[in-house]
Amino acid sequence: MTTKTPRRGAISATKQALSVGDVARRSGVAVSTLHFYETKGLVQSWRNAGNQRRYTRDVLRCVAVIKIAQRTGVPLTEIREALAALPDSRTPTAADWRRLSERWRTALDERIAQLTLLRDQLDGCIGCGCLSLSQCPLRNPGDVLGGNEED
Amino acid sequence: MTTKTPRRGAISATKQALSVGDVARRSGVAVSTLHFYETKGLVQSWRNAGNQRRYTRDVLRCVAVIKIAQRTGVPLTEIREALAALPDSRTPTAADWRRLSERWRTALDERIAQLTLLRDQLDGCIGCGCLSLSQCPLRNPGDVLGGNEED
DNA sequence: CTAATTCCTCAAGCAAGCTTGAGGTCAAAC
DNA sequence: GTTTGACCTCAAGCTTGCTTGAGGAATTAG
Repeated sequence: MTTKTPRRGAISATKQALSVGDVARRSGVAVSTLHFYETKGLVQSWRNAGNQRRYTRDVLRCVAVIKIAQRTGVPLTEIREALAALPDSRTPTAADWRRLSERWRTALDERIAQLTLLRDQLDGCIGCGCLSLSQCPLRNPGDVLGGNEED
Repeated sequence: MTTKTPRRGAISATKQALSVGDVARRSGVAVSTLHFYETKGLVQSWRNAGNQRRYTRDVLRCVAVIKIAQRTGVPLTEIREALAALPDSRTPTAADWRRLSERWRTALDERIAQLTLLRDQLDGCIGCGCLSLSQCPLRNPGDVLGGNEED
């Protein structure tokens, strides 16, 4: 009874095609998100006879990577580009993923450095009153604003 | 000739009311942004006889603080709440600002810690292949997703 | 006084990242 | 074989943080 006709979610033991619901359950994102990612070119699928999406198991890692990248602050368009650099026809290898990792690792390092600098400046500046002076490093991180004249 | 009728931008020498344009120029944000912040309760102004906005110089520090808080990742609603905790009727003191600083400093510390953890895990995990395993720390940072069954 | 700025108030739009809903099909459980 | 649940395709909506534009009033330079 339990092994005759495999239920959804256990199907991968027999065949490795996953339905969108399978992927949603296993990756923790909503079905609508998977549809959305597909329109954005972040994940791929093919269709079965009844026009339903089918995925390889690779998509699970893909989604995991997308979510990790998002946590590092990478926007979807950039994630798409990075994923596009992966081999199209074969399952990505560990080395492929490592390249992505290194790419984002650098961005992450920078972001952490920025925030750390901000934190240190926050301690020194915001409470002391210098925020109102034009020479405060917090005021104008990249000299982006116009001159502060007599302020 | 130069001191008779003060030009915009030099007006603060005589009177300390700033027009929205003055504030925009000095704080580096667009006029529309100041309008927007006002609708969100982030900054305050009064109106002159001709219904034009007038600001005290305090608003400059306010805007500076808003921008800093945004850089730390604090959303406007939270910034609004924090600013609302400042004394309404008097110019905030250094101690007032320091309280804000400490509040966000904590959030910033946490965010930095998160990203640092993520970075370390990224090095260890993404390239090695463990991403597909349910025990990978990157997969499910807070045990938020459902069980990964046999994956 | 006139012309050039600046300012005003809505209303709508934009970008990112999704979600929700309507209306309809497909598949699988009994 | 019928009924439930999973899927499908648009289209529209939502949140955050603003910008842009239209139409009109106030201010300021000369």
